[in-house]
Amino acid sequence: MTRPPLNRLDESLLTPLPPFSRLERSEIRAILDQAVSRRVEEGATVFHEGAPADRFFLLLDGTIRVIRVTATGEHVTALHIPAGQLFGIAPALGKDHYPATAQAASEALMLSWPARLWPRFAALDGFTTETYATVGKRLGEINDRIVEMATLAVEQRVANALARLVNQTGRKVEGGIEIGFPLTRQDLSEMTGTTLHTVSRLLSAWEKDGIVSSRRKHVTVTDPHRLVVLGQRRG
Amino acid sequence: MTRPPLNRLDESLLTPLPPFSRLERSEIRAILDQAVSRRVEEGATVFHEGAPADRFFLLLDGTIRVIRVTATGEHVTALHIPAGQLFGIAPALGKDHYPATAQAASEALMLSWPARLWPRFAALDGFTTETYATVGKRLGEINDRIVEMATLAVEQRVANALARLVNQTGRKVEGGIEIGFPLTRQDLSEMTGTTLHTVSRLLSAWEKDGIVSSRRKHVTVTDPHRLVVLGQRRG
DNA sequence: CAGCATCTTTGCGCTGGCTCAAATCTCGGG
DNA sequence: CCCGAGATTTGAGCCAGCGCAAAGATGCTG
Repeated sequence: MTRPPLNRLDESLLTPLPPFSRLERSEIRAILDQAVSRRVEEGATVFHEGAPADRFFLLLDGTIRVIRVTATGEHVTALHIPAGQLFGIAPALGKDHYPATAQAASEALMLSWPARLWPRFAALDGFTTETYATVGKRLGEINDRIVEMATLAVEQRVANALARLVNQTGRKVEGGIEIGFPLTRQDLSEMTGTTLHTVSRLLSAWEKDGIVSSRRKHVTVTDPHRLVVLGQRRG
Repeated sequence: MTRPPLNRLDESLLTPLPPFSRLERSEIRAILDQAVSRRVEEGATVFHEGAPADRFFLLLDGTIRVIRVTATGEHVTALHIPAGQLFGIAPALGKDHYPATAQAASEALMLSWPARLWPRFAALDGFTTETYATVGKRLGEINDRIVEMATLAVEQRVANALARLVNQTGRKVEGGIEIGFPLTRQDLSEMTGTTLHTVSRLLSAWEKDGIVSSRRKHVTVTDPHRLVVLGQRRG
């Protein structure tokens, strides 16, 4: 990412790692010759959320923290990468931008390669040909939910869950958009990590405000815009 | 899954769907001839968490709810699948068992194919050859965290986060296992969706109980077993 | 080795959301 | 058309954990 390969990277860097251990010396050589090594200090950022995902990384030493920052500035740590693992493999998921920020939790040493070399890597693990735009998208959505659970209050989580269902399965009906399948308070609570009681109270309040209208097992959103606002605002 | 292909599945089932719309009629025919169709009623289970993942599915109509059940019997809805989407694609992730349970949120109609046909599907989306054991594993871990955030109290989440870090980066030191990188209370709070104050109080209490010992930016787990117990128990 | 930035601990009051409990409503089935 | 199971609403009390505030501890820097 910063400078060209050092004099020459030592093959012993990769030899002990699982994916590479079975390879011929010459193959390892070829891979290393394409790699760029980089050392970063504790706290330094390796790549930023939203930046073009032009490289993927292999962590040789140290620990990487993968974080996301919410609209209100809170940090949520999505996962930690221990030495020996790949990270920043957004290219593999059909994404052209990194979905999160990676920073060094300790001083770290890593190799990286341009995204276009990914397919060559993929074969190493002995896996099959697969399509993963779907998977990448789903992974992103799940990640969003972690952030949501970590930073939002119950009311906002329920509002967002409802908004998501409207987008996925909503049908236009008179007076709003109806969720396209039977949905109980209990169901909504299981989607948002709360209780059916709380969901019931929320829906009642929203109904009073003209945002939703519901009958047994059915929810219609009458004011989608205000629902979305509920999901984002603080307070 | 239940019965052999009907008389003959109609090509118009697939024609309107994005991945298939570009295919020749003969190709669609070939795909359909391998498919099994199935109709399930509201509330019925399509496959159970932990069952051998021998098939993958395409939802033609209705909505599927993907849920996980915790050790204490609570249900957490991981995601909803709208009509037109694939689901149960565990085979694609290198998994041989379904990681969650799929049940019909409404009466649903679906097609399914044996797992071994997955590669043929994969090519449709126009994606590249990729390896995804890594991705599949990571997706599973993230999913676990959603369940955790939804069902566990703060103390349990922090205990689990610590246990995870010990497994990933722990080094044996005298008197226990030390997390292998600098870790502040703030860091732990960002991993678990709580505040540094609460984390501090928890660590103090645990230190008093001889479960952990910590100095500035470093945490050593002195009694891993009890830590794990803390992460699972209720109360 | 003194100063300072950062990290950690601790107290206190408040409240969102859970638990427990019970009444009421809705709809499909007989 | 009546009954019962499941769904929904609503009340009351309680407490885990947050927000706010401030003091202490630790380790790096010059």
